Amino acid sequence: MVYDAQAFAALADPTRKRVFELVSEHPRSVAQLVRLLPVSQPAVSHHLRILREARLVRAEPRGASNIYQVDPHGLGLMRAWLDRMWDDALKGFSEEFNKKEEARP
Amino acid sequence: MVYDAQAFAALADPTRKRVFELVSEHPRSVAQLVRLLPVSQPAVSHHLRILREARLVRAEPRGASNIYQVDPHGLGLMRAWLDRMWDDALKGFSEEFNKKEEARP
DNA sequence: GTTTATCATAAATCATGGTTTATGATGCGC
DNA sequence: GCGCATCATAAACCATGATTTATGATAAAC
Repeated sequence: MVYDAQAFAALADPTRKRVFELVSEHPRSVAQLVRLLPVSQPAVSHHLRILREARLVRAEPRGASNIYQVDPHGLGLMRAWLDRMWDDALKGFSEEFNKKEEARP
Repeated sequence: MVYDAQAFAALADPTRKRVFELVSEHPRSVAQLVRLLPVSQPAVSHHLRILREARLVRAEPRGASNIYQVDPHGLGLMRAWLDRMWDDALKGFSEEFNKKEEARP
């Protein structure tokens, strides 16, 4: 599996992670997000750009507004990566356990 | 649920994410990781400290070595958060869908 | 067409973070 | 005890990134 750190970097910033949480509740416009956050409108737009490039959200123009919603693609990739880490860790644990069992008489 | 961006920040760096992948395959010492990575030993130790503080890995001293392995605690929390984002997004989608249905005659 | 609202981009500033070199601490073998 | 390997921390340097102000572009309202 190819998976880079971009999506994690997108959620590494507290403000940006909050933006993602707000958008995950239901689709919202930039103006709505600005009203809910303690940062300027350009800052929100910038964060949305980062999230968009990570394929975690996607924009849908509606008149003069831009409605942002979760992009299942990026979120699904991240979940798949975490699942693999989880499975690998389980396998790694059992290997270690077996090694110790063999060492024991 | 209380969940901050710390764990995401821990995986946001490519080198650090690679460290976590290597440790997830099976437990490894710092020296082993240094041999597998293109950075210095203090850099590896620093990354491990960040991952440790995010509860994504944990250290177990074995003689002069420190064996690092995945900490299921932090990984489980992150998976739970992603699952909630996923569920919320699904709910948000159906809400939007219903809104449009109501608007349609 | 003019105004108003919405949103994105650019430049500048300030803070944060990754890496290296240097150094000290701990455990093991001889 | 002495030398060696392992690992962590501190300081310094350099790069990256988050935010604001300023500005332009697009769409709706009147």
